[in-house]
Amino acid sequence: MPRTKEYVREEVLEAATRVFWERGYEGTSVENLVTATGLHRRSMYGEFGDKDGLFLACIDHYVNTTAKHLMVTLQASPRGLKNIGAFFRDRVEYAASGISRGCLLVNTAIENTVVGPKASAKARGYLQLMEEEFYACLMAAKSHGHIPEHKDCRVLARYLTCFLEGLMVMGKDAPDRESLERVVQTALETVTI
Amino acid sequence: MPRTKEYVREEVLEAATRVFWERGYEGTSVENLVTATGLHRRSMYGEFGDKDGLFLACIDHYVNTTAKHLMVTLQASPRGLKNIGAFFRDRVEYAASGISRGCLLVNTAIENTVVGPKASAKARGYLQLMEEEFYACLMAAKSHGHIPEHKDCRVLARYLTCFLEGLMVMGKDAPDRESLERVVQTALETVTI
DNA sequence: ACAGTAAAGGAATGATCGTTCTATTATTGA
DNA sequence: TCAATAATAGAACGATCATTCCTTTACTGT
Repeated sequence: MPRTKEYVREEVLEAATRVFWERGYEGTSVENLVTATGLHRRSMYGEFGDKDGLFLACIDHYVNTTAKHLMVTLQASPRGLKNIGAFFRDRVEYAASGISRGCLLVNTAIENTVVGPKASAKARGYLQLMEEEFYACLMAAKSHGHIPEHKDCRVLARYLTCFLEGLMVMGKDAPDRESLERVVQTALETVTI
Repeated sequence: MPRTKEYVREEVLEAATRVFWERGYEGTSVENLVTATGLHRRSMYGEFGDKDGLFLACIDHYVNTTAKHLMVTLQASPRGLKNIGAFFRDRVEYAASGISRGCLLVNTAIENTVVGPKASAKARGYLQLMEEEFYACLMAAKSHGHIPEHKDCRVLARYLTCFLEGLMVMGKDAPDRESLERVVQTALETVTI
């Protein structure tokens, strides 16, 4: 009975995510979102409730689309250091591509005092999920003798997460392909020796 | 001839810096700054020009006060890996202290699309300065044989900067002393082996 | 003592913030 | 064909944004 929607939810999310990603939560106005999505203000509120609701949906969208292949990369069988290497190569490629938006999850982590508790917790949760994937790969590698016995995979996983966060900051602020490549190589050596 | 100021510039900067540091540039309103500093709106504009001018002054203030001892730590003679170790121990101590504001320079780097070019460049410049100090310490250590010959100190310096940025993100978002300590230990081992 | 100067005070500027109003349009099951 | 439903449209809401106006107050070189 109702009139059909003229927008596609996924397309709206894609455009909105891009804005939040580039400008941050506080730096993004509803006006920005309306312009970027082409969606009417009212329809936006109807679909997502409010700005915070849209932001939450964008974080999910980001993980399910943009960051999806990263999870897939880490989950590729058989797990091992190769997954982690491919993961970080991808990240360098992105950072050096000149788009320079960093990572939405990391950006949100930094904004955690102003984005509202739900968004903050959501971003943190996804980063933890990524750390779990690191851990799984590290454990697999260790079982194959690719990581020294005395190394703690929990610590290494967190170390990689920490390093990833730094890489996303540096990729946004001062991206330089060669530097990033060598920095990543340095970080990955740590795991194996 | 004029009326004497009732505020102390340094005190105002201290309070304002704290707000920017915690809430970011976009998340901070002039109202917030007026409340935090106790300074009259008009006097604030008289002293700093505008919000952006105050922010620039705050970045300088931050580096000259809060971050000062970090530079001193890295510059302590004789330079070497000990300086770097002390530096990161300090950072872990801060991150685990529960204050959880991260690093103003890193936070600003993430906000680089919305803070205006001057502030962005200023923050980036200070981070580069820190990297130079890392480099100086690494070179000194290498000359004493504490770093393998085949290691490139430029790369290691950038690696430490990258790792520092990650540490500041993680310290703001998910601070846990033991984890951070072990992660730092892992990162520093990389330099020497 | 007084004139000159700038800080403090408080209200108010237009612009933009996130959000919501009413009215209109389009769609579809009955 | 028509009633029910919800999406679109555009204006408008009060609140807050960064900034500035005018007035009053206090200090100091002369």
